[in-house]
Amino acid sequence: MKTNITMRDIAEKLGVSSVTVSKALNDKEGVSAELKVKIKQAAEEMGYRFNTLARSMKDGRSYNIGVVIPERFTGMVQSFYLNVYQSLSKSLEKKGYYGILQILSLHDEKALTPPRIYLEHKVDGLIILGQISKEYIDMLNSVHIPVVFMDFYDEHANMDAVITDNFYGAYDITNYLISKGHRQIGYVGNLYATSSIQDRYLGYYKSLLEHRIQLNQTYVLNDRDEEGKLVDINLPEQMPSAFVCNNDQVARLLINKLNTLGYRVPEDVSVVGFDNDVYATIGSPGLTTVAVNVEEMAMTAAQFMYEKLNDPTIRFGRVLVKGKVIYRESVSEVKN
Amino acid sequence: MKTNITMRDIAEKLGVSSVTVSKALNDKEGVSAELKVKIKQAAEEMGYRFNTLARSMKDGRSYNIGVVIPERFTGMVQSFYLNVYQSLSKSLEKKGYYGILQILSLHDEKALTPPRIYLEHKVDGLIILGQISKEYIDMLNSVHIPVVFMDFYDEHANMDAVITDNFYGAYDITNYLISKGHRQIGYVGNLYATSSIQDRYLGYYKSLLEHRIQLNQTYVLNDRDEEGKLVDINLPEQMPSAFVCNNDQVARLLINKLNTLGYRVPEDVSVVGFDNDVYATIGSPGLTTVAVNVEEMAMTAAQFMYEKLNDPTIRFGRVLVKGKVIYRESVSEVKN
DNA sequence: CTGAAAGCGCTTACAG
DNA sequence: CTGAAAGCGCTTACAG
Repeated sequence: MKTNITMRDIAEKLGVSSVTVSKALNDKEGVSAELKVKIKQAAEEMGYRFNTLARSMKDGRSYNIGVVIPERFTGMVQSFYLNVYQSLSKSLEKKGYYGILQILSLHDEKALTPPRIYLEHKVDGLIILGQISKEYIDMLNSVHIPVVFMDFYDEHANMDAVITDNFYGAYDITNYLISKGHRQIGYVGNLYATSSIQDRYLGYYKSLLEHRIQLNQTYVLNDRDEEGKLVDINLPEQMPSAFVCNNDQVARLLINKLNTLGYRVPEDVSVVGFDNDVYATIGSPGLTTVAVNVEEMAMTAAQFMYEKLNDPTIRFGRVLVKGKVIYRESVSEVKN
Repeated sequence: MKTNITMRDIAEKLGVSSVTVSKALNDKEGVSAELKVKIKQAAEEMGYRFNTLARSMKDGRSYNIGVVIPERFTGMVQSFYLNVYQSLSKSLEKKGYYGILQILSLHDEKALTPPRIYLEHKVDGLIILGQISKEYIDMLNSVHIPVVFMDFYDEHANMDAVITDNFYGAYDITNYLISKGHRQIGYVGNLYATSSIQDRYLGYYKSLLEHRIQLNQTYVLNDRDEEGKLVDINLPEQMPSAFVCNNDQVARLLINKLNTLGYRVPEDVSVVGFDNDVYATIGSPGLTTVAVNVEEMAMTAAQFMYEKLNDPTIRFGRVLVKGKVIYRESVSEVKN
């Protein structure tokens, strides 16, 4: 049994040239319809498998995209970036590319060593997941293939990046509460702790503004000190009917606190979170929350890569992808 | 700026042949030490990147291994198989291979369509993660490249598979309890529900036998009906000092039950689980448990693949990889 | 519509 | 130690 059938084998069997076989198999012009059918049939029968490598040699493309994850993010619970990688794989495959995962070791990141897949011409482009050092970004700028960043953006570098939209995520979920009849809505988070807490707060605020609901400062509750250490949440004297929490963990803590004070969630108070992480589903009730839209981000990054492959000069800059609201049991209609 | 430096470019610059450059860069015989150094220096200066594709063309190997995950397993919490894939990537890379992930769609699995990466000669071998249909296995048997299965084994097929060792995992963790002075040790799990509960039970039993500890049937507690639905755990009148639970979720439930009855864990009773999943760390105390040794499994599978690549006739059959015990706070020394 | 020639960037086997 | 020739399996550009 011959294990490697080539176009030439098909050509010889049919008494034509391999050029003709190539044209037929690729549906190119210059073969009669009749011959084309015959060739395709023979290929099928002989168990021909197209050899991507040879095509790659010819046009200098590997049709692989390197997906680089810094080692630091590698041990995490949930391994968020692996999910991103999986989505990327799917999106790239639709465009005829395959994603090759490479973990960037701490050592290589410090030594500013380019990913090996790049050095070996294994890939036509690089997608970097998560934050990496400024120096490494600079090094990547001198790389001869397109680079797209995900889930990370640095103001000072000229880079194409696909990141999640904290502002509109919070905006959407607050709109949802309002659509359920809520008018007294609080926010839980220290506005000076991180920029994402801030952005989420502003999204919440925009939703209130659009609905002409007055922002009540006594409803904005602190959840942590400026070092990020979580602190006990002080509830206001007059309770709102719903809370937007800056993340799921805090939402869970708030629910526990409310329960011990005799409030039921969602019957008495509705609570929503952000992130859709493990805290959203461990415990009762399940949290209505905002999930990072991994598929959308992956599709966007894949699309950018694809366009940059064909036109390396094209720039996209920073692009935000809205999260999507995940509906669970922690919200109910407001009672009037 | 010329973006693609080839061996020929280096050769021309130095006035030698590309054959010599190839030998020098690959540390092969037939170049003087002096010239070799000069060539390597020039390559460095000119920013030469080795073109794997060309080598691949020559020896008919892509140096890629396809890692196939059935779509079914793709939405899971924790995405266990993605972690496996990541470990595989690392292990393969050490051997000069890269892992290309391909999600096998439900449709392709039913239609018995081989993975596209195979049809396109993208990969030299296939590693399949998780259970797939018997028919698909049969189809894979006719594939012309090596196939290794992970985390799944079918008695009726002639396959190489790397799977986790339930028996010895339970054996190890029971030994650990005994080393902490425990002699009265219970097991929680319905022995007739699944084969892994059974295997874990037998590992627990072996540990008792080896230490000449009598198995006390009143210490073997049911946790679910035969459909797998968890039921309330009935504690024995006389309590053992420790419990081996067939998984972390059940261990967590048992701890809750013990707490409501006034027992403290681990001060009064020690409890261990199995799987090291999310239940092991959410809640207090953290569970001492058995983690599937993903790295070891990945290394083993990569090694098998590597050997099969060089000798396609070689067979390994079913190989078990022991889990490793993860030590947390749910076990204490027994008080005497 | 069909095909001979050249080439993608390497490596292998052989000759000098 | 050094290198000319051939070839891996395709595709492109061109000629007939």
